[in-house]
Amino acid sequence: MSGMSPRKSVVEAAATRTRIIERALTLGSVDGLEGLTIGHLATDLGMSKAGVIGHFGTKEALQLAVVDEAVERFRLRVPGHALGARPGIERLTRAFEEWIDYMTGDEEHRGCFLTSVAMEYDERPGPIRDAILTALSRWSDYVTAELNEAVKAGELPHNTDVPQLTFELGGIALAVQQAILLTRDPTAATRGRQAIHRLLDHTNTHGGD
Amino acid sequence: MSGMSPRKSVVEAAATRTRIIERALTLGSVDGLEGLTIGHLATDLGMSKAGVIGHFGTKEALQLAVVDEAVERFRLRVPGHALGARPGIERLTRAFEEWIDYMTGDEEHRGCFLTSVAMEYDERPGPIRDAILTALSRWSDYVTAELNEAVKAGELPHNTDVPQLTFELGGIALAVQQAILLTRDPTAATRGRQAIHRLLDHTNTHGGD
DNA sequence: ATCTTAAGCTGACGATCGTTCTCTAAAGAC
DNA sequence: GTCTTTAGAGAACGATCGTCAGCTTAAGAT
Repeated sequence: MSGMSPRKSVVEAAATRTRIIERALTLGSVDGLEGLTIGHLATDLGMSKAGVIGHFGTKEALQLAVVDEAVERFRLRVPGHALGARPGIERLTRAFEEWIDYMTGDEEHRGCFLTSVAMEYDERPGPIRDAILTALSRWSDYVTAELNEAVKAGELPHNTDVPQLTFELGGIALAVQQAILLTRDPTAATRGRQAIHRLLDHTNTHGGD
Repeated sequence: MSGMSPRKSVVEAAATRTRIIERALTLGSVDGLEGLTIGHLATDLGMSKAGVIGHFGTKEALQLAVVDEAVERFRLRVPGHALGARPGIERLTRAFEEWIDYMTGDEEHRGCFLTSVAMEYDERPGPIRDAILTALSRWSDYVTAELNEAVKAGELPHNTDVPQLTFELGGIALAVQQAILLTRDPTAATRGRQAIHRLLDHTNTHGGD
């Protein structure tokens, strides 16, 4: 019983790479992306450390691959699910509600991975922080564009402070994340949805000036 | 050049302990409380690893001491600065504005340490998470009590959803923290203050139902 | 002046970190 | 068929992790 099973084939190799990233997403959401360990990852996957790192070359490259995968999943899930809705308030509301559902998750996965990693790297310069900033900037642009659409369509007052509203919507998402993960508040999703609707619904009497 | 300088005296020892915690607060706000390292801490302080850990016994005990110190500073700074204000909206507004100023910080220290650590440990059970949960619960009770006072005094509508408002106020603080540390948005403090006032000022037309 | 206490250094410990060799055997090209 | 490529295992590397056993030396008590 000397060698184990050096299977490969280019298609199985890609599957292994996906398995590694998948597991890294799970482990990283508990101990953070920096708390990720090649050894722990290898043990969990029943692989050797070399087998794991061989797919990426470097731990930082693996971390970047994990971030990229998380960004792509977020995009497919959140703006992707809102694609069918009418531009403006309807689409934006659906996107945020989908985000909240995504954070609510199931019994084996809760919270938004990107939101956690964003806080983890907010003071750590480097390519990982850069990747997160790029993703966040794209999301912010998305929200801003939909809000502008809503203002143009008369769904929001013409004097709406769009950047301010973007800022506050982001705060709601952060509050939902903290309520789900830290305080484990079962009303987190409901509170989040209520806050979103209060900010976006046209009954919003913004000031009346 | 054999021994260096084994100074002590009970008063100097306490000062050293304070120096260690002080430095740990700085290092921990960059690499996280878990990314803290006895060796790095010792090098930065010009001490030996044993000299550092000797004051606490364990890394986890040191981390707990750092959290306790951060909690005490937050309390002295934020609710402490609002003590002179009239209970209700005035006191709560001053507390949140002070929190925002605290997060804005100066050129050598930005962001709220406790907020960062809260996100870091939101999925890591243990005494550190427990300490953070206790502190957060106390803060939440403080906000809730002031809001109830405001409702009783007629500063807020009698049908105000106090837990919902507490939730949204917390979201504003999280958004300010992210805007300051991650996106380095210079308008973060202004946006935060505006959001706080919109939620708390009596011109708030809550819905009219 | 003597004794006890304790702050802090030196040095080492086992463990684990990320990385890099070497080696294997199967997959795909020819 | 042979030949090249490569996924992955195995084992070791230097570095660093947290911790602890001694030692030194000054402070505080008697």
